[in-house]
Amino acid sequence: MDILQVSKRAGVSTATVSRVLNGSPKVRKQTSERVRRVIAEMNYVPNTSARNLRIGRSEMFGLIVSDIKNPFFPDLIDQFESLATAHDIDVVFTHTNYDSQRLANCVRRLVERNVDGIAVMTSEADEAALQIARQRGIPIVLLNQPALSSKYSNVLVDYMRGYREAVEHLVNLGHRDIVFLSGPEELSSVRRRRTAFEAAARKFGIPTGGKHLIPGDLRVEGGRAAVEIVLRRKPRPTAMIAANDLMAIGALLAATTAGLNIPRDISIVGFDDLPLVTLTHPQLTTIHLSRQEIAAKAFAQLVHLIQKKDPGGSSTNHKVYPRLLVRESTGPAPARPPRK
Amino acid sequence: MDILQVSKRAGVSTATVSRVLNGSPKVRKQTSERVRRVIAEMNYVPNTSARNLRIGRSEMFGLIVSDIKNPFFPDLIDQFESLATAHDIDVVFTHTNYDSQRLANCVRRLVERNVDGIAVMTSEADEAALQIARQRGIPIVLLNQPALSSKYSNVLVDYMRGYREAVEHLVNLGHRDIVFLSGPEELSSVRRRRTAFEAAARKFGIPTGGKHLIPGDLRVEGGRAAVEIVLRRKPRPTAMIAANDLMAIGALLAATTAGLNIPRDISIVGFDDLPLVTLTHPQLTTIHLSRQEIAAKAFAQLVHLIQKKDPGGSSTNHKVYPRLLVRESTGPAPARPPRK
DNA sequence: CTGAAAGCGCTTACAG
DNA sequence: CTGAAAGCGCTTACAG
Repeated sequence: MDILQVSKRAGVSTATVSRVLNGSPKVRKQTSERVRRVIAEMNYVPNTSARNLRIGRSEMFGLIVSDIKNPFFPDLIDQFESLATAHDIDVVFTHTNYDSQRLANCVRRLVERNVDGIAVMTSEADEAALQIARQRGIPIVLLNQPALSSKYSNVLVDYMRGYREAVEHLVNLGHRDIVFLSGPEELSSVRRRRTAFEAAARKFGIPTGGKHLIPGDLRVEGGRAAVEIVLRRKPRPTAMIAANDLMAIGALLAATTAGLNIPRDISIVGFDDLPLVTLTHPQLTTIHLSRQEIAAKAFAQLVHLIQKKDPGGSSTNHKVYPRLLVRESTGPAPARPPRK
Repeated sequence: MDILQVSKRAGVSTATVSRVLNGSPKVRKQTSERVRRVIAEMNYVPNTSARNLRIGRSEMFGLIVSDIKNPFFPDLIDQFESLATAHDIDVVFTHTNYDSQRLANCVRRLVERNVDGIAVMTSEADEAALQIARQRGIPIVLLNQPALSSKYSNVLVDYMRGYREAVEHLVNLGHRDIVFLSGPEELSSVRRRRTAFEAAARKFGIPTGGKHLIPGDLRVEGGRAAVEIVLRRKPRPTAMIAANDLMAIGALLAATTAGLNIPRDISIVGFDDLPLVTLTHPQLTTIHLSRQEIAAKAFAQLVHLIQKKDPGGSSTNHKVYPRLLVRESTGPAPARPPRK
């Protein structure tokens, strides 16, 4: 009963102490100053559990990512947490390791914690896992889950825009034989990237699919493997566009090791713009996807949903537009021997 | 009064529901099964705020780092969070951005949240900021704060060991003219690294200080700048050891750009073993510091302090031993023209 | 502008 | 093995 101690010492009721604590304007200045002094003297710290129980909120947001070690996330987490702090909200942080069972578990625990909102920033979000939060009317915002976009608010990445810029850039440099380095097709984000590339390529009359599509794993290793394949092609493709930076970097490293000069012999484009992408030599040309923007939109949407008291009723979708960032790994297409 | 609903529907008291929820062994199996069924039917989720208020704990740990974007931290956070999840503890995550004012703020908020323990994994920890938690008897564990190690439990990095291995490795390769790339001397971790290097060098009769010490900034840029200096030296140093990986990578990139071959012309050693260190060409030889181990020790110590109910009374220090990881950026010292 | 009192949803001695 | 009841520390209509 700590607030009681304070109230006694200050010669007021607990109600008044509480009002001072919460900055209520209807406390006499003199009183509030006295209370404040006592609070400071006693080093009183209010008990948030009690407060939360009473007000029915927790002033915490849950933040779920798939994998912190994926360099995509730190920026996003950083921004989300900074915004939360600025709003006097704490963030309970969890990760799923790409496991939808763990996702369900994370959501449940956040619901038990009574969080005021949940940002599910995982690459795949299983609807069943979200059920429990939705039932409680806890606002949820997802990252890039178009399949659920009618039921849940989403931050949606507009892949079309980014890949169109990339293809256009390469075409302008004279490239016609461009290979797309894909990832596991069961991931919707991968399918959407591939589709976006292909749509852009078609627009410029560039062939796609078949030998222009190399499967990958979204990791450095996949980029390395892709280079092996590319090097064996008779007329060698002049450019590669990867579904993510990690593969682009793998390709860049492997190509360099194999004695190729980038971009003279082959151009490489990534996707994401991870911080480490400027550490390679040459620096990677890539499609920048702003994690700050994603975090900011997710956070704002959560705040909005809470104020609206409109749990999921209407879902809103926010678009984020990637942009091509030309650095050093792209250049003019090498002259090619005429086809036989 | 949600537990009340459950109890009514199950035809028992709230006490019994609570016991079932908490896995008390003294509930009749038949009863507990019935209660469980009702809980499932009703999709009941207990309110943690109420529980926390009652039991006086929150079953949350606070985790404070300086900067998530620093690639040193993701591994640490990942491990800490995984351990927490395994122990049914949630983690409230914050970062200070190297600002001791923000640190004080973070600690205060965690105290208000009633967290059961706080891991302050920042490079510098201001004692004043910790005061408020210590007063409440909330267990704290610090990273690498020897100055506070008598008052607070610490996870301490044994820099000596790591740098001794590095120097020995280089000496065995014939290096005698080794430059240490330092950082801001106001950081204790930097001072300790430099001191560790110098102690090791002395042991092997290698000169230190003076021109063998180049100031840096702990960033890629500092490594680049250092190379400029090194390249101007008349007998060029044959090896560089950096206070962290980022500078080592900067040096590696700049040296490569300047036309040097690594390790043929100069050997480079980093510190930390960041994930991105294998993405360079050549891959960086570096001193590996296990973030997993740091996280595990910090977490275990928190759990220990809580069980001991021994708030800070006795501080325990846990050592973490870095180890040299030889990769590709170190090799035999180049033959040098005889000194005039 | 201030206080008395109820109540948020749990858990836990205590009694049976 | 189970229940009645107190109480964790706040906040907030309500009354004055």
